[in-house]
Amino acid sequence: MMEAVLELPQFDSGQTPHERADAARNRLRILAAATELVEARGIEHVSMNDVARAACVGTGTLYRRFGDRAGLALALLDQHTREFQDALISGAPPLGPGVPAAERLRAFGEGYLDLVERHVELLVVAEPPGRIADGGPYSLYATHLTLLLRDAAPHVDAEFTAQALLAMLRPAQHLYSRRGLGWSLERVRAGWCGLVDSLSGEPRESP
Amino acid sequence: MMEAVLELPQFDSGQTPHERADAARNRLRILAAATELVEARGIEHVSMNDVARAACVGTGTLYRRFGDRAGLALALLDQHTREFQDALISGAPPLGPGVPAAERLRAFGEGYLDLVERHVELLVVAEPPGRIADGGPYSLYATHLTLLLRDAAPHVDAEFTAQALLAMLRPAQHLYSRRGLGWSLERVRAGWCGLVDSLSGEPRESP
DNA sequence: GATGTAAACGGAACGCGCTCCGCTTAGGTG
DNA sequence: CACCTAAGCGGAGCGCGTTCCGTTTACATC
Repeated sequence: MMEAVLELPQFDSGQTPHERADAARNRLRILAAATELVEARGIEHVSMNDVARAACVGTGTLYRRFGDRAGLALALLDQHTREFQDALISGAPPLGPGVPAAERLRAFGEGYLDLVERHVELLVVAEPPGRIADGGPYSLYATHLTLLLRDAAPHVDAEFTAQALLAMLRPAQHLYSRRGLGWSLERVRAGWCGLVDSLSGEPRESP
Repeated sequence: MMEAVLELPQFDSGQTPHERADAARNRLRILAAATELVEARGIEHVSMNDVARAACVGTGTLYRRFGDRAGLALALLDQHTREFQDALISGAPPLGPGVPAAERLRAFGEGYLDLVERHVELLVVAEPPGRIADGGPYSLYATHLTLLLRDAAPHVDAEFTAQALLAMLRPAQHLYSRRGLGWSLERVRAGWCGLVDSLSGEPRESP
């Protein structure tokens, strides 16, 4: 039903059945208009009709390109998240490979928290209730954490723990930690690191 | 602490400024109608207008009583959650007090998972994005977990860890674990217990 | 009872996300 | 170039959650 068309903007290097020129033009127009509107007012004050009007496009076109509001938000985030994902897989340590798993776990949390901090509103919209992780980057994060946890914390269910850790970083949850509970970003980061350390069996101080 | 007699409440044992008879009658009608409809079709197929019509009440009345859709869902859940809350505070062990904190943590997870399992859809509706824990029972759970964690896992930030653990039990997250990832309830329960044990420094295979 | 008034009422109306469907057009084919 | 067809288009329209506001009513006071 929601076939998210999130292909590369310009060059069709894959074998997509072909994208018509007008379709490509409209997608770019929509992305440009949406980016501008969101930067100006914040996504919660930008309706789908606003975007369509600003892009000189019918609402039908908007929805055919991006599926729904969440899909559009995801597309707007695409660039930022892709950078982070690349850093995870092939970047420099400690985010990328080359250091102990426990250290990479800490780095993941801190890096991802920065990302969330910058784009909370967009991320909240990109993750509608009941559709967690659909097509989004979450499955990659889950796999990443699972692998790291298998190394760093072999005594727990790595898949489960990966989800549990990710749950704390979910946009809505982070928003609640920061605004609802009034926690500083530093506290959340420290909390993450403490949790990870505790799981990876770091030496505890005894009295 | 002087008791100036400003107005004598008749049978109003609470401190509500007075609830008019028609208001009370309508609230009961709404709750009855909503309960019936939700049992019959599931909340996702019950609109606010449906409830208003079935209760022979204007939509305005519905909203004045319950605020919004989430508030109505919360009210429908009230009975079930209250039982659980009572069990936490003054019930029999291991849910209630009387056993080590680590054991109560495990019991909390298992009990709450049962609750969530029975009422996921309602709980998802009761927790709209960005309004986590507003007026709901979450702050109580958070406090409960915080206190237990201070006992069981003194080496981590108890408040933070409470939130992290709760995040995994959030309705939307649980729905994803169960339906999205296809995990069995048993696996989730075991995962919870494993995590809690790991945090509470249960004996590992080294001194 | 008569009266005043704040609370409660109901449903029309709004804005939103999203769908539907008749029309248009890009781009391959002969 | 003319033709064909499926992909693309746009915007009217739907159903929803929510709000607004003129009307009604419960209840205290006289």
